[in-house]
Formats: sequence, structure tokens, C-alpha cells
Amino acid sequence: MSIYDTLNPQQKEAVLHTEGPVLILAGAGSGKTRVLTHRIAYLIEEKGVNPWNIMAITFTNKAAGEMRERVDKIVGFGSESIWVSTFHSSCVRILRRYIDRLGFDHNFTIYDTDDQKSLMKDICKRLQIDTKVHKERAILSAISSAKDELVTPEEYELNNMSDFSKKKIAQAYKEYQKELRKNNALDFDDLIVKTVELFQACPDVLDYYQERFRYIMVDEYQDTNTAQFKFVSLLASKYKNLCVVGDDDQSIYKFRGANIGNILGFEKVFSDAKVIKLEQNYRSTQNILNSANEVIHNNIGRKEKSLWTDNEEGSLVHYRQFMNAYEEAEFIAGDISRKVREADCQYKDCAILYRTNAQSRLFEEKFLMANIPYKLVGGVNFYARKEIKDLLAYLKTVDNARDDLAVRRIINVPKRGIGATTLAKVQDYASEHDMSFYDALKEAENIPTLGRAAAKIEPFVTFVQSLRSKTEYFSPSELLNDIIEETGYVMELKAEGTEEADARIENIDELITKIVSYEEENEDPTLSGFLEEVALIADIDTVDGDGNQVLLMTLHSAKGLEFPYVYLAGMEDGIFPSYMTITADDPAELEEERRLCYVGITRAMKDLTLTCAQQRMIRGETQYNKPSRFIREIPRELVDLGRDFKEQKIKEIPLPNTMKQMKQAFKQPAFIPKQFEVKKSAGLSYNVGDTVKHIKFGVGVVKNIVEGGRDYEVTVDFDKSGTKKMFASFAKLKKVE
DNA sequence: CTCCGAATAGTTTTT
DNA sequence: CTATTCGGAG
Repeated sequence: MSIYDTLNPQQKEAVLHTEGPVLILAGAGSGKTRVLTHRIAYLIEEKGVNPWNIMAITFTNKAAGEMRERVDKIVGFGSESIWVSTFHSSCVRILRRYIDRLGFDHNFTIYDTDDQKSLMKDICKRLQIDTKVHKERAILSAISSAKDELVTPEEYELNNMSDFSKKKIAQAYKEYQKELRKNNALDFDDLIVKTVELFQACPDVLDYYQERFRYIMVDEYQDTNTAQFKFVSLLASKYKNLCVVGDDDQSIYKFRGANIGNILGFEKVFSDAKVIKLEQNYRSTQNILNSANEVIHNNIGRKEKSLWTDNEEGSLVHYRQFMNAYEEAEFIAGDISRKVREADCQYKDCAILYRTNAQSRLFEEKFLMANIPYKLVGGVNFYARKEIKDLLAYLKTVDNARDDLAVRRIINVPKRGIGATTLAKVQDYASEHDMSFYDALKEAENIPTLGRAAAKIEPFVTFVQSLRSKTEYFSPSELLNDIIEETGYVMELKAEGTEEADARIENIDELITKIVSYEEENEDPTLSGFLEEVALIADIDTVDGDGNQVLLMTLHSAKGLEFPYVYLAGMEDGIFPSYMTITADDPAELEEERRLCYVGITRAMKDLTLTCAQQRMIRGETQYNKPSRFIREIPRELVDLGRDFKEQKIKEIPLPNTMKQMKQAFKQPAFIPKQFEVKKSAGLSYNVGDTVKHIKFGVGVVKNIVEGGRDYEVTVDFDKSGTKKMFASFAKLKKVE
């Protein structure tokens, strides 16, 4: 029996169909990674394809790493020469080799969002664009969208001649590209765009890579944008062995330019494409899968498919509503502790998913108090922290002499008495003589307007020059240590002695660890290489399965992952779906949110809990939200509303001290609005099937409980008065034993 | 030039 | 609520 016999018929077909274009529509949890890895193994072992000729593109470095690991396990040897990487790292690798053809240096810098913003700020000042009217962020996102669609500055301008504000953006776009080139830098989007440009401008380079990558596979294909599609189709246009895997129901990156047309129109572009659907889900219980199916069914623009599973029915989907976000977080923390204590699961089996990063704070707080180990994914990127960016800017300055942005960042860190006016004078001189900022610094004594300030610049230049001369025989980590030493960066922080400063020192230590481990993992470690790795790291990449801790992350980050126990928190209209999408007049936006919800639900293997809060602090203001409309889309019979009886059961269990304390601290909300008071204090002490007593109608049996906006609508079949519907807060029903 | 406090604007989602 | 920006004093 071969390893391919363990696959189901559709999976097997996808693995064996190696020649020509293939579109695999893989539902959530249908084993697509398994198909991809087996397909690679099959190509190598059965088809005799050289591993060197195989390319697999994933969405994150983490996914790439896992894929390689799994291929390693089933392929005896040669797996290390397969290209398994993300779009961005693939492109960087190609550009590092050939970007001189486009007039850049090989050691170009990659600009992150912060860098982009400061560059754009400069440009706006220079072009006299009022940032009150055109915000830097908005301009940058317009540019980014243009790049996603492979629209050049010139084309953008031509397309928007009549629109005044877009003409401004066109101007900024042009200038922005010019600045990037001057700084020998590329932004994220450029990595793809420039590679496509390279392929189009240099047929020999394209041909080289076409020959090299005869078999190409793309994961998470539904999230590719136009530029990425172009990149892949150029590469595949010679041998046409392109296999893409995706699920239109999991397309959640439209805001970032993902073009769903890439997946829906694949058969049109590649007319002889083989289409295979994977519809058996191996991940979730029936109840979870059915909930997901029902929710996604409300979307109109989708390829109909029916996901099914052989798995057991499993427990119901839990739904809990709370007064506020504190109680929500408290419940989840308590629920997880209980499960762990009762040995149902380990911390690492649990994940909390939410819509926005800001929601993580409360969970962190509660988890700290409850002594639950957790790992936060996302939020402020490690490499975006000030101290890290400062030190990296030093390294960038050393690495790429033309990166003005990096030089300007560090010229006065630590304080050297060089201020804005001095910088402006140097900049003027640089522009006048058409040289880089740093080159102008080197000639500081020749700049007449500077006066005394020139003396302050000199030591800085000497310092950088000495660092540069060391690159020959110093490793990156030695260089970093040197920088820390010479600038006294850590020393200064130590002197501060605050908690915050200590945290920064810790971060710097972590950076040192990272650079050392980079050197250990790579045969030929270079400064450029390290900076590149750092620039392309995603939050999720740093997550490993080693630690036994609860994972906290956004729904977006959770794509492609699975957990036995999943909590979807903040299920409220206005949070999820977000306020923006509810008020937008484009129903497609709501559909994207629904797909996000689908992604969230299908992350769960065994157990899913949905929670929401009636009031929540957002930006210092209290908001009152209705339960998410997505909740209502799950059939009632699949949901456990877990009233009284279950909640009491939870409370009976002795709580650890920390939990008691935290209960105490958050027991009393500062302010409870009147309309909720009734419901909060009363709760519902009865469930469907219970016998209750009404002050006027007498005794009856509860037939149904329906959740309304701020109250429960209860249907009771009374012995004497017949069936009545009433609101729980007014009816004052009492349970009869 | 630097430091500090006050004012102000802002939040989806990310490679 | 919080991160960033701005303005004025030293």
C-alpha cells in the first residue's frame, strides 16, 4: 500500500493530475495541505521530477515552514531544494539577483508601513499637499491599491485626469516612486510589482525562471491579487503546470487587493484547467460544520458547494451573552481554566479569535490574573517597536548607503544635538547637488549654512564609516553589539530604570538572540539577508506549537490554523460585522465579513463558543451592541444557550485565589443602564421544558425562548389560559419545582 | 535644540 | 482610552 492510498478519491485525483493547470476548490479542513504535500512527493518519487523544478507558494512563512517540514517527512531527500516560500520572499530572492536590470542596487532596503508613512509625510510637505485633506494613510492606501492592480504612476495619472484629488494622489505616487528609487528601497507591494516588471522587461530572466519552476503550486489562492496572479501566470506560461488551491468562501483579504476573480475566473484564463472539489471535511464536528455551512449560505456571490463530514455530531455550539466585555473575558478565562483543570484539554488546544486587535487587551488582563499562559499574535509588531527600529536603522544605514530614511532616523539617536533645522539645511544641500542625504553629511564642513552644527555631524559620520569598514570582518551580530556598545543605547535605558525601559532592554536582548539564530541557521549570513528576513516576518510566523499556551489573535491571523477549542469573542453587530461594513452601502463588504465568520467557525475542531457583550468600551466610550447578525444565522437547534443551570455548575467549582480576586475586582460594573437592569439581575432562571408560574396566567410549561434585542421572548403553554408569548423582564415568571 | 504637557485625532482586517 | 502631534518654556 502506498501513501497515496490514504487519500480520498478527490484528493487522489488532485495528487495524480500533475500536468497542466489544475484548480482545487478546497473547503475548510478538507486536507488541502495534505494534498499539496503528497502532490510534491508524487512529482518527485513517481514522476521523477527534479525537486529543484518545483515551487510552492504559501501565504505566510509559517505555512511555508510547515509545508517543507511535512514534505521532508514523506520525501526521502531533495526536499531542501524545492522552493517553498511566500510571494514576497520569492520575489525578494529573485530581485536580489536581477534587480540591477531595473536600475536598483542588489542590497535594496524594504520599507515597512512606518517607513512609507514618514516618506509620504515628507513628500506631502514638499508637494504642498494638505494632509488634513489628503491623509498620508489614504494616499498610501490608494497607491497600494494601484500597485496591487499593476497600475503605474503614469497610468494612474492618465486614468484620473478629471478628478482633482486623484490627480494629487497621482503626483504623490510619482514622487513616492522616485524617492524610493533614490533611496534604493522598495515597499511591500513593489516586491511583487518590480518582479513582474523585471519579467516583462527581461525575457531572458523570465525564461530562466520558467525553466526552473516547471511545477508551480499556489496555496490560499483566493487571496492573491492581480499582481501576484500576473507573477504566477508569467512563470507558468511556458509549461502550464500550475496548480492552485483555494476556497472562495475563505477569501477575506479583498481590502488588501485580493481579487476573487482570480479563483472564479481561473477556468477562463486557463481554458483546459482541471477543476477538482474537495468537500469532505476532516476537521470539525457535524454541529460546527453545519453552523458554518448555514452561515455562509447567506452569501450570494459564491460557488455553491456542500461540505460534509464523517466526524461525530459533537457538542452544540455554545453561545453566551454578557453584560460587558469584562464579564466576557472573565467567562472565557474561567472556562479555559476549568477545562484544563478537569483535564479536558491543554492550554494550547484553545484559541480566542476576535475581529480587531484592540479586543485582545481585556483577555490579556484576565489571563494574567488567572495565571493562564497565553500568546498574543499580532498587535504591535515586534520589529515595529521604537528601540528595535532604531537599532535596525543603524544596520540599514550601514548596509544601504542610500537609505536616507534610516540615516535620518538615527542621526539624533542618541541625542547628538542635531535638530530639525540642521537636517533641513543638509537636505537642501543634498537636493541641490543631487546627492544622497548621507553623502551630504560627509561633506558637512562644505555646507556654509550649517555653521557650528557641522561639528556635531562629524562624529556621527566617523562612527558610521567605522561601522561600514567593519562589515568586512564582523558578523551582523557583532556589528549590532558594537552599535549598542558605542551608542550607549542600552546603558541609557538602564539609567532610566523604569519598567518601560526594562521592557525595551528585554526587546533588544531578543533582537540579539534573533540575529544570532539567523547566523546559525544560514550558511552565508549577511546583513542584507537578516534585514530582509526581519522585514518580511509576519506576526503569525513567530507562533510555534511548542509552548503550551492559549493563543489570542484576530480572525484574519487565524486563517489556515485549527484548534480543538475555539472562542469567537465580541460577536456583536458593530464589532463583527464591523460598523464600517454595516453602514457601507456595498453588500459585498458584509459578505466578506460573513466569510470571515465562516473562517472563524471552521477553525474549531471539537468545540466552539461564541460570546458577546451588551456594552463595551470603545475608544473611551461605552457602546451598546446587539448580538451579531451572524449568530442568528446559526440554526437554533445547533446552539446551546447555556442558561442558569450550566452557569451555576461553573460557579460551584472552587475557584483559585487569583480568580476570586479578579471576580471581586470586576463584580460591580461602574454603571448599569436601566433597560438592562432587569435582565441582568433576573437572568433567566428557567429553560425550555421547565414548568413556570405567572402571576396572572398561573402554571404552564416553557415552549420556547427567543433572544430579542434586549430581552427574551418566552413562549409558555399555560394550563388554563393557553399559549402566550411574553417578554421575560415583564412576565416575571417563576420556576416551579 | 530639547523637553514636557496639552490638545487632538483615530481603529477593521496585513504580507 | 491611547498614540501621536503641536506649541511653548527653558
